[in-house]
Amino acid sequence: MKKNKYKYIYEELAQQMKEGTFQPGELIPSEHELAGKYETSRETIRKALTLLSQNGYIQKLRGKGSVVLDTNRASFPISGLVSFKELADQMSGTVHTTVEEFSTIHPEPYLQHQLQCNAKTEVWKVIRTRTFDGERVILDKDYLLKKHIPALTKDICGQSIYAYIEQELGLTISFAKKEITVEPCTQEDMSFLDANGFSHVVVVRNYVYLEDASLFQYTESRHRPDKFRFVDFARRHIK
Amino acid sequence: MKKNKYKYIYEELAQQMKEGTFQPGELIPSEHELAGKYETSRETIRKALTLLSQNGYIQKLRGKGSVVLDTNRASFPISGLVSFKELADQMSGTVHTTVEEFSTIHPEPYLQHQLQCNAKTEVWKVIRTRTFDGERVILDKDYLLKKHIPALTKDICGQSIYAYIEQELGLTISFAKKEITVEPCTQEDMSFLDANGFSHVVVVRNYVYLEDASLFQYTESRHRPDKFRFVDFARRHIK
DNA sequence: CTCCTAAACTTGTATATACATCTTAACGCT
DNA sequence: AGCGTTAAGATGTATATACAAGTTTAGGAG
Repeated sequence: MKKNKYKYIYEELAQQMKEGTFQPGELIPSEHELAGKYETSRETIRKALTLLSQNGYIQKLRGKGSVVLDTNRASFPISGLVSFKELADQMSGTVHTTVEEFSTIHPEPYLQHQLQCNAKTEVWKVIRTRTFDGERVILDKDYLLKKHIPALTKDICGQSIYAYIEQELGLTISFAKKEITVEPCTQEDMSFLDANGFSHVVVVRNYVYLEDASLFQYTESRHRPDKFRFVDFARRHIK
Repeated sequence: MKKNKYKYIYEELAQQMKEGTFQPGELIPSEHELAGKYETSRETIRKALTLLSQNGYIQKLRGKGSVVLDTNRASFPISGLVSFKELADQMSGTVHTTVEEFSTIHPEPYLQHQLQCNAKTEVWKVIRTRTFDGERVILDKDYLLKKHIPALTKDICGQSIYAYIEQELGLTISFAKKEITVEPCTQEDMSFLDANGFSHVVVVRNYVYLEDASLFQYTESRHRPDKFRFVDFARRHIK
């Protein structure tokens, strides 16, 4: 841990709340006390507390202090941008990923629109199924702009693409737009998933952007309805 | 507009982006320039820009500036905490709300757990259906702690409960936890909704908290799958 | 003892300064 | 012209101070 003092403080406090060193309902030390403890300024402590607040760890009460919230209640993720890996960690059953297709394509019009590119752009196409307890319940269709991630391999796709992108390539995902709908099963769904009588799938469309605000990935994640669950923590920012 | 300079600046800039005064892809003036223009300090400008960034209006690029993002692409709401009213504004069809039930109850065990209260607590129970283009497609079951909102009326429920709570009572909603799943229709769903052949509904469970971090409302919003759509903007906070 | 006030402590906002890090453009040397 | 260095300008981080506003506690007046 070298620089970014406020992120370090954020992570240390968050860790203590996850561990239970701070119990839900408790007041954490005041900003002044924390500043003394960490030998830093109050503003730096405030930045750390703002992060804790945004991520649902605490609620700040003017004049009183910051109370610890109950983050375990629904065991919800840090909010938004949930990758399959995080999901798998929560579902304790047997989990397995199968790479069904791995190729380079030139996108057809529908994908050109989703990825905001043209027919000459080279795009990775990755189709994966996720198996829980012996049933194929999730179909992930990933499309990644090749110029950002030239050396992808099938092996990496069997692990975690995100870990590769962030740790190996040093790219940073900055934000994503997500859309959730329910749609009739396609032929593709029927062939790759164990439909188990369901006629519809939950479709999560994810548009992922890098730090420079360039779109680099479009993902369509198709879930069998009975295995789908989305949880979110949302703070009212303004108004 | 009296106090809170940074919120004022945030809203003015956000408005200009929605109007198109700033076009997507453009760089907005630098923090230094804005500080001069608004006759304030750079830190205050930075607070406003942080809000814009969190709400998906801009992307900050170190060393370069802040580029305007395309917020219209999916016409997504400000993220999270979407009330029915906002939803209705987007769906241009004919929209109507019917209050099916309005009463005071003492919660049974399931609701006690959801609302974290006991059997003696007084709770408003409000059942409403939402009609789009002549079809009843959403069933909203609201449970509100009476101690926070003693004077609710059936008439208010026909309008917007949120507007009443925030504008009339002066209460502020600070955050919410949301869960989305797909579940089989209940008898209640069948009787209140025009199922149109669907055997399942999308269930959105919403736990709403006030400024003092006290839970005051539990809402179960049950949607016919073909009319359900959830959009979200998520920024990767940390790590 | 009760009630009111004042003080102490909390978080919120605004401002100022200094330096680090990154991007871009200008400059000058070869 | 081409290349590398430098400088200017942008955002990011850390610190300091002052005051505003909400909460709690202590203490005093009656």
